Amino acid sequence: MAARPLTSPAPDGSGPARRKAEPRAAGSPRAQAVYNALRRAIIEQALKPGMKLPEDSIGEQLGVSRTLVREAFGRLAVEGLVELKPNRGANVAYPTLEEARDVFEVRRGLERLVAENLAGRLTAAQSAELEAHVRLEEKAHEQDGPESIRLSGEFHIKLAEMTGNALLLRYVQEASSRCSLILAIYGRPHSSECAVSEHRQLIEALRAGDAARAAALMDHHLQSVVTRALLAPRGERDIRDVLAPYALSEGLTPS
Amino acid sequence: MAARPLTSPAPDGSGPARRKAEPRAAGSPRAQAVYNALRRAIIEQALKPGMKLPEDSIGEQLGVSRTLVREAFGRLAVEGLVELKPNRGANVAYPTLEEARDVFEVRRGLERLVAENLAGRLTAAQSAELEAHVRLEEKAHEQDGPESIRLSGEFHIKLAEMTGNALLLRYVQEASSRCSLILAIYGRPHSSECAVSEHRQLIEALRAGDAARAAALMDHHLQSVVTRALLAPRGERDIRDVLAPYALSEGLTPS
DNA sequence: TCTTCAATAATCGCATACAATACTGTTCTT
DNA sequence: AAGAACAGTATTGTATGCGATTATTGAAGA
Repeated sequence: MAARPLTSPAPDGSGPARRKAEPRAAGSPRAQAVYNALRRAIIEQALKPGMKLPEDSIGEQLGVSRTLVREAFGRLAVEGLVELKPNRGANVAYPTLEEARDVFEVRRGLERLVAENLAGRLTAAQSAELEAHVRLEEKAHEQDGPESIRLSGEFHIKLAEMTGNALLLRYVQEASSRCSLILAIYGRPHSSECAVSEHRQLIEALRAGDAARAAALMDHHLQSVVTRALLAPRGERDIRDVLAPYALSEGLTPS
Repeated sequence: MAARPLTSPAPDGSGPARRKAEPRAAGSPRAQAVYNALRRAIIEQALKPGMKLPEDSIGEQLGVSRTLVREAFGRLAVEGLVELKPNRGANVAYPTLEEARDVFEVRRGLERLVAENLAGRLTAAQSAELEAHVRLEEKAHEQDGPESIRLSGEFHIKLAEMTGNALLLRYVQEASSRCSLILAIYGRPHSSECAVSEHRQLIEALRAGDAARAAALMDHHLQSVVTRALLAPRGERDIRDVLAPYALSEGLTPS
């Protein structure tokens, strides 16, 4: 991310749905590039949850001024990927367990909507695309790399795209990226979140046009993601929480 | 909005739910104030859909520099209240009919989630608060002022607050404000969107703990808002569209 | 009279400069 | 030696300036 200040191969736009990719909240290309860079860095955990984000050094790395960095921070903050505290600057967001539950609950509601919307409306091409994707997932699942996690996330994004509902897509993307953060904090080491078989079943229900079943499957699927991956609250956010046990074992008393 | 540059009586925070009102995407108080001012101006239609938003004059009016105005634009753009076109500046958003449908669809999904979440979990105090609110709505309904519209919007916000799910609340708020825009463009003159009786029924179902019925009611309620208010696409955005009929009646031929 | 083009004016994109605030290490007091 | 007050440093908040891009207007040519 150092020697390549500002390039991004048009990650948006080319959706297979009906819309013309109108860049609503785009800003200038450079601002967008900064935003993309930071967003990816956070999602890929190059920037770890809670990490400080100094405007100065980041701008320097990316070859832009603080102005653009701040702009990106603003957008990322709205999306819940960074926390912005007045006069204290920006940190990569560190969702609490409570927020994590909130995100998952909303995501369930959103994706249920996706399922209902798509049931019985999949074109042959879309159907094929989804199956191809699932096959990719299966391949990646065997090697159990980080690929697996990325792919199962993209499956859900693909579904949201196919609804042709731009807002729904945006919300699902947002929920999805926040889930990345959450799993980075609270998730088990390498549990590959989504069971591929559940994706298969879902496609089947969608193709059969069984909206109720598709919604129920999606619901159950995401529910099981929570219980499967989100059980061990390992990390602690606040310095105080981290140090509390050390203090205790050394006989120090927190104020 | 001219002689009062930057004051706002803390519109957020004091939710009756469980959270501590942590200001995640706050920014400095002044930036927040600019954001609030613009947001309110748009929702109350002091700034009409499609209207140009020059950084310079707005900053002047609000007593801040373009920097803060731009920051506010960024946030409002993410929320879909302004459109930000590179090198062309900002306009109040002018959702297309297609986008309007998208927003309503997502909103239905979100509020169904609210209903399910709340069913059987309302405290006595919350229940009373809702009923008091409905009574207010009834009072306002008789005079049929703009109060009526605001109140029926707030009913839905109140419900979302009561879930205690901060993200859900944010999304519902966002959807709700965009609905204001949409109704300003495509809505009938003074149809007071929500039928108060439907709000009553909904409260009843929530109190009874009938999640399915509550969800169905909410679904139907919002669906009927669409058909009730969103039938006549009156307004046209582009100057050309506005003038087309005039041209025609004068025998002029648009290119 | 309509089109094309150039000059001007207005506006935006972005960097930078300055002011305000928070942090850290030190010294002074008790 | 512990705590408080202070100063220096680092970082953020905001305004402003300059170059770049776009809209507008008026004039020349068809």
